[in-house]
Amino acid sequence: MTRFSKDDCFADLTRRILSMDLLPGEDMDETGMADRYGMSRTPLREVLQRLQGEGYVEVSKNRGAKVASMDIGVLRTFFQTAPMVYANIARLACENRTTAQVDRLKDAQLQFTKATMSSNASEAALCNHRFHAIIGEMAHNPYLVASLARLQIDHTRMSQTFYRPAAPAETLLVAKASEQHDAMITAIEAREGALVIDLTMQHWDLSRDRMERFVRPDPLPVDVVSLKDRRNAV
Amino acid sequence: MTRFSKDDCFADLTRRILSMDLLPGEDMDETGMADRYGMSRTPLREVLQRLQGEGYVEVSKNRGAKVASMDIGVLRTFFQTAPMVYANIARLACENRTTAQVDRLKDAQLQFTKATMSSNASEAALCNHRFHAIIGEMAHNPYLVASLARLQIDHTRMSQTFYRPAAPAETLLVAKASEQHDAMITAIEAREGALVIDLTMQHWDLSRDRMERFVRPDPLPVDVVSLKDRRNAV
DNA sequence: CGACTCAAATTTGTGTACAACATGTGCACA
DNA sequence: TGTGCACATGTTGTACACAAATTTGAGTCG
Repeated sequence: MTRFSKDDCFADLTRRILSMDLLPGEDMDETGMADRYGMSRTPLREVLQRLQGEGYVEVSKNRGAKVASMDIGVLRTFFQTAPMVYANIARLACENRTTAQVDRLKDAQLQFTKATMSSNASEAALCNHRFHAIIGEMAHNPYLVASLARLQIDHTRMSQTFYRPAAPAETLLVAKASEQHDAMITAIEAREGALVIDLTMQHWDLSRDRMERFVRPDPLPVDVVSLKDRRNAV
Repeated sequence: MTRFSKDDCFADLTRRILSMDLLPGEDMDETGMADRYGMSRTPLREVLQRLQGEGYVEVSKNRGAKVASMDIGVLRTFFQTAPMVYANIARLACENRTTAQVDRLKDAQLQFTKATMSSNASEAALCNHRFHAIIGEMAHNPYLVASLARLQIDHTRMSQTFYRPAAPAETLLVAKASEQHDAMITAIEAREGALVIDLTMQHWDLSRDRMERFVRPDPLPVDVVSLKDRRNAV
């Protein structure tokens, strides 16, 4: 039995929630998890409380913890809020970033490209998550970062559900996202605030379009003959 | 010994932190608190984890919990971020408020005026906190509300430290704030988004001026003779 | 006088037992 | 057949005991 530290347990649970290994609304059994992580229920429950505080899970009295749901009601809110928060975070990151943070950002981007090269979708999503979390750290604004963190939880989970590795168009979009990351790093390092806001909005548009197109795909063709022309269409 | 439920304990601790009964950076002894609230350390520790998640306390491994600090470094950030978040929350509250929420807002405002009438400063601050928290609920935006909650923690604590009941000018400002609350309720009820944003910014300016004037007061008079003219000056 | 060492005391972290609560099942009875 | 109740079962909540870590302080040496 591998014994996890409380921090490792916390990290692993966030990882599993972000990668949709634990689905929204899924019940989190305390006894089972305590077993799984090789610890007793007491510290595990404290981890769950912390996860609740950061928006990963919802716990209700006498009824245990569930993975935070992603109901349609807040989806609209998500698309309303994300661009504003992302843009402001990016601007602040320009002003307040340290050199050490830029190095860590570059490293995160390296990990991200590695994961995309090996077509490891969930690893790529987690690296992408980390990339944007570091920009959040750079902003040095505990207030806005609280919003960012919650937005990222849902953003990363959505990207997972909307990712279709089969589609070649998808690969193209990922490559483009990676290029945007590189441009953002350069802009942040040069402290070009206006530019990084612009890049961030482009990055957001790319991600939003991908999600939107998944939700509202091209309608199925009316006649079968034209089907072959649409194969692999986005 | 009064036995507190976990929720009551949580509520009481937030109250004491917001009212500066527990000062920023103050150490929170687990054993002592468990005694005080008539519960064992296990549930108390879970309350502390939850408080950490919501930004009220900071816990470090093997070294217990401290009340969240209010260092000068984030003060600048606070003044940068608050107006944007408050304004956006107010706008969303207009769009999404329910009738029941408006009723609760009116009740909170009633409690607030009561507290100000009886010159109960810390009770007034807590009622004011509740007033703005309800507007947060109305916004129905879990992402932004996370920022709002953290801003409010520091805002309420700052108001406490900057409040000087002696100054008559202070009473005037409180009365003005209360009027603004009434106007905000009306605007939210009528769903007048542009108006409520305007009112929110005015409300913010009032609060900010009060805090600013406390930090940077009028300089002491150079000659003693003119001192009597400045008595009770703002 | 200051710095260092080591042991005592205090505080935090974890495992376990048991209590409280919620849910599911079978049975009696209308 | 359907409804309501008692009981069985599983899951969560709390207390307490002990382990691990940190802090404190006395004593010693340079």
